[in-house]
Amino acid sequence: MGKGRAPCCAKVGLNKGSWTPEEDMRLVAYIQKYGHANWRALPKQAGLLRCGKSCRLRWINYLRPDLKRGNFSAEEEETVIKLHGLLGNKWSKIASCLPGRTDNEIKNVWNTHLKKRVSPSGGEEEHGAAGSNKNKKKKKKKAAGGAEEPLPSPTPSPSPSSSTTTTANCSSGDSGEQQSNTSKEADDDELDLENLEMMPMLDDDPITFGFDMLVDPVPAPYGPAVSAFASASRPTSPCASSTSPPPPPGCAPPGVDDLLVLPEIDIDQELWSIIDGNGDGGGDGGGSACAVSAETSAPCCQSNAPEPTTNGACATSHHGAAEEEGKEWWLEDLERELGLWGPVDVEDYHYQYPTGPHGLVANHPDPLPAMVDDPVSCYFQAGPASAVLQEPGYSVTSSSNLMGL
DNA sequence: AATTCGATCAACCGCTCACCG
DNA sequence: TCGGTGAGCGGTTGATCGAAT
Repeated sequence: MGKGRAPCCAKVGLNKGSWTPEEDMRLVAYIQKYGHANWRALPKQAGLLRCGKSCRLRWINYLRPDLKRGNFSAEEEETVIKLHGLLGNKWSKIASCLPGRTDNEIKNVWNTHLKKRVSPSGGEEEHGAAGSNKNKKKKKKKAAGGAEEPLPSPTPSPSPSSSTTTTANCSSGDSGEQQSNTSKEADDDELDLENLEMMPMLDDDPITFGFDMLVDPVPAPYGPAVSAFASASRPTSPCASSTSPPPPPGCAPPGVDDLLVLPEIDIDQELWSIIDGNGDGGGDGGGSACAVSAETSAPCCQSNAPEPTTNGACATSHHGAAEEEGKEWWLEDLERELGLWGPVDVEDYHYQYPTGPHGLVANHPDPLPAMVDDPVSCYFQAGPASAVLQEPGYSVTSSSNLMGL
C-alpha cells in the first residue's frame, strides 16, 4: 500500500513526457548491449535523464524488438475479448497470450473499441474495474504550445481503420513481458489458459519468429523501426540474455557517460560500439545484442540460433540474405521513424522530408536545422566515420552508412 | 480555411507484489 | 519475520491527429 514512497520520477531534473529519438536510441543501444537487469540503474548508466520506470515502459511498450505494430487483427481482437471475459482487466496476462502486443496496447484497444463492441450500450458491467472513464470530457485542446518541443512522433499512428490486417511481421513468441508471469501467473486464476484453444497467433513458432522478421525485406510499412534498429546491429553482436548483468558499477558502459554530454558529442566510437554491439570491446563478455529479444522472445541465440560465430554473433545464417536485403529497408525505416530519415545532400542540405503513412510526417519540424544543430541527429545520420559532427559542414553520408553498414 | 470534437495512444501515477538481507 | 527496495500492473491523463462542422 502506498508505503508513501515518493514517485520515482519525483526527482527534479528528470525528463518526462514524450521520448525523443535520441533517448530512444540511447535506450535501445544500451539495452541491446547490456540488457536491463536493473531498471533503476539503467537510465543513469545509459545517460538518460529518465527514471527507470519510464525507461522500462518505453522499452516494453514501444522499443522492444518483438512488438507487433499496427492494428489488431480480427483474431487478436477476438482473443482479447475472449480473454478479457475470462480474466478481466488483467492486461498483462492477456498480453502474454498475444505475442507482440503489450498490456498497454491491449488496454487501449479494449477501452477504445473492443469494449464498445462487447457491450454496445457503452456497457461497463463487465469486471467493473475497467471503466476507465473514456467519458471524460475532452475539454482539453491542444494547448498548442505543447509541453515540449514538437518532436516527430516516432510512431506513425496506425490508420484508424480497425483491425484485420497487420499481423504480419514482427511479433515473436514474445512472452515478451512474460516477465513476472512466471511467479504470479502460476497460482492465480485457476484459469486454464491452455484450454483456451489458444489464439492462432500462438501457433507461430516463437522461435522462428524472432529478429528475422524484423529484417524482412518487405516489412510492413512503418513497422517498429527502432526494433529494426535493434536487430540490425545484432548481426555482429554477441549474444546474451537479458539477464546479463549490467555493467558493474565501476565499469559503466563505455561511452555512456559521455552520452550525458552528447551535445558536445565525443562519443563516436563508443556509442557506436554500443549500437554496433560489435564494439565488443565493450563486450564485457556478456554483451547482449540478443538481449533485446532474449528477454522476451525466444532469443535468437538459442535453440534456433546458428552456431555461434567466433565473436558470439548470432548473426549469420538466419540473418543472411534476407537481412542483407533488409538492411536498406530498416535503416530507412528507422531513420524515418526517428525523424532522421532522408538522404542528405552535403552540398546544400537538401533534405527529403520524412514521410509517414499519409505522406509527409505531420508537424515534423524542419529536420535540417535539427540536424545541423543536433549533433546526435547528425551522428546517427552520418555515422561515426563521418566524425565531424560539430560543424554544419560535417560530412554526411548516405543513410546506408548508418551503423556503418 | 478555421474551428471543434472525438478517437487514439504514449506516458505517467499510484499501488501491489516479490525478492532479499 | 520484518522491513526495505525494485519491478510490474492497472488506471488515468494528456497530447495529437483526423473527421466533421
